[in-house]
Amino acid sequence: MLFQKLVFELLVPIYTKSFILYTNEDILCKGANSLSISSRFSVGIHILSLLEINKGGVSSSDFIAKSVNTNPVVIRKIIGMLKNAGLVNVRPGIAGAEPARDLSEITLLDVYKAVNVVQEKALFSVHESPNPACLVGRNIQDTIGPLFSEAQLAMEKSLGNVTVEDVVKDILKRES
Amino acid sequence: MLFQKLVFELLVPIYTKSFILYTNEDILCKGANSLSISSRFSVGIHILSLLEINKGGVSSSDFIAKSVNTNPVVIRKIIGMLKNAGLVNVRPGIAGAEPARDLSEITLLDVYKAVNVVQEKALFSVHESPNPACLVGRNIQDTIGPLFSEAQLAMEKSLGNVTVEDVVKDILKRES
DNA sequence: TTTCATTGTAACTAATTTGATTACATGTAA
DNA sequence: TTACATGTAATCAAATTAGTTACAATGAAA
Ligand code: FES
Ligand code: FES
Repeated sequence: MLFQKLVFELLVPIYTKSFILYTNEDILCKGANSLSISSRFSVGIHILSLLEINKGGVSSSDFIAKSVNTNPVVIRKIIGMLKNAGLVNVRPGIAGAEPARDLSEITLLDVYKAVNVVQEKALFSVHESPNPACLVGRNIQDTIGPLFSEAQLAMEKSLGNVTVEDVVKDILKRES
Repeated sequence: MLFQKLVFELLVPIYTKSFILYTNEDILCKGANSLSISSRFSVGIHILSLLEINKGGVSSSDFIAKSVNTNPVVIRKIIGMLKNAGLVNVRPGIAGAEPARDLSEITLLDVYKAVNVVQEKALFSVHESPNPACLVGRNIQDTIGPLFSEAQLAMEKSLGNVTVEDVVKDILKRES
């Protein structure tokens, strides 16, 4: 254990100096980068749309994975979350999933909440432990919190205005 | 070079097996986790508020860092972004930063854009390379894109309705 | 002009999250 | 029983965040 730790500490510098090589493209990426909400959300919407459009056939995780172009385990995990939220029916051992209710009664907000991409009131993070001896520091969190919540709710309200049925209709419309 | 790579590949398994140990708390964290937008945003708002409230004195990166409770380099990086966006004035070698315009003319959306926490039309990520042989796969991106953009814009519009002056006033109000 | 404080940056790190993958246990039906 | 599907744990590489050290460049004051 101790030997391994010592060897590790000796080797890591070799690793970092030898193999973390930066190309010109890397260097172009200056400054801070930015976030995106997990594609679990878009994949979740996709799965539900596909279940509808493939209603005649059997939508196994393998079948869905080929459409989404990912690994079946990724699909099963997301379907598990959709099931947990009461949006789909699946049973162990039995191939295929189905929507648990009519797609006109499932909004994008339902999917968004099901796949847990953003916690309530936590889309924006606020720096922790500001200085309580500072007038700004001891008030900034309480001041910013409601403003951030409102912005997040505005985004979520927008998602609540669209159903998965709308998505399916738009897909079919684009196809013709 | 080749030798180092070989040694590295031999050592890494030892490292991962020996030192990545999970506790009970780790195991409790099941399912998928979620994202938050970088606290650069809240720190940026804080900095501007502090510049206003400390208008009599000199707001060096050291001074601000003590209020925010972080490292001065973090502050300088964020101030650099605010400067780039034309929101503050700073000069190398000269202590202190100042707002570049009246705080009533700086919205939270200006700060949000300055600190680059979210790219345009990229708050939500959409899974890449879905199967073009699938009816859903070849249309989902075009269908979802505008819906996601609209939700993002709703959030950003909400941020545009609040100025940093509003934030400063609320801080002062809470203090009395 | 020398000295010193401050800003501007590059480089590195530990922690966290994502998406993918392997492996295997569990469940269902032919 | 065999074959196949779902459920789930464990591992991994890549990306991002927030923090840190180190140091160059700038400007003000002694
Ligand atoms: S610590 Fe964030 S406001 Fe001063
Ligand atoms: S819709 Fe995402 S790939 Fe079929």
